[in-house]
Amino acid sequence: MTAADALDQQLWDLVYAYDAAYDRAARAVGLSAAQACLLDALTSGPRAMGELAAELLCDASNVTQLAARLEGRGLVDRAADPADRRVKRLSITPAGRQVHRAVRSAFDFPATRLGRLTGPERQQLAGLVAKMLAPG
Amino acid sequence: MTAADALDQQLWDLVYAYDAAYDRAARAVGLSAAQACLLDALTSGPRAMGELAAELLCDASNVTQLAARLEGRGLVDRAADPADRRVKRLSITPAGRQVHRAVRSAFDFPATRLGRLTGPERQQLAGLVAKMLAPG
DNA sequence: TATTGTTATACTCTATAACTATA
DNA sequence: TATAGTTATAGAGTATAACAATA
Repeated sequence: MTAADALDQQLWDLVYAYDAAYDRAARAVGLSAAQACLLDALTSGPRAMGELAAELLCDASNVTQLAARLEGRGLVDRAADPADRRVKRLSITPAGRQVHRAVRSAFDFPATRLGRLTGPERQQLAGLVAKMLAPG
Repeated sequence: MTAADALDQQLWDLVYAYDAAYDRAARAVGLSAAQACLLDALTSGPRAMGELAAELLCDASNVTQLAARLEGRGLVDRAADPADRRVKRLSITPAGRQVHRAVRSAFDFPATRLGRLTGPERQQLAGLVAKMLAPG
């Protein structure tokens, strides 16, 4: 196994652990991971359905259904945009914020994994990740 | 936003990009991500259904169905263990190996993202990830 | 009696195509 | 006519419970 292969495998393991932890956190609160993601996308403000589909990399019809389930539980709110009545803006309700905080709280990856790194190590990691994700 | 929050967000973005890239790679070859994962788990050798369920963090009945779809396409093979006939060992077929290689090939995250790092930077990253994932 | 895997069933995720309402 | 979103539908992922075969 070459060094490059070893790093590939490490990254796979890291992502695997991250995804598993997020899924557990969402389920602990009674949400699916997809529902938790949608809720998370709304914490920074209301979004049109189409914006959400682009952000979540899925079809608009999927957002409709995810939103319907969350709305049925009182976690999100749907409202027509006064400027363009075709547009529906989804927003998170106070109950939704509370559930979202519960997911964040149950998500233990940052504490149990990132928490092992020292301050300077985190600085290093931030630099490396920024380089990998930089646009272009 | 604190520095810790910023790193949390960066890691989220990294995992998001990784997952999206893997999903695209699997679909480009006509597989779902879950099917590609199962195939990947078999590349190091045959596995009992129960072992696979543990490895994939899902129920055994789920493995049964994933395996049935892959078997229907000739990508995996099911055989009863001679020593304990309750156990079914799943193995990858030559066609399955070929498809698995195609997924690996289409998975561009290592090339486009990890590929931006220099040799010493990869060494650094490997050390940091190892520290995060170390057992215990 | 305990264990391995499958089947039956139900719910969620997801996409495509057809549709409604608005622009 | 074009766009935003919904509805109908279908396939895939997933889990629970009941079951069959084997130990």
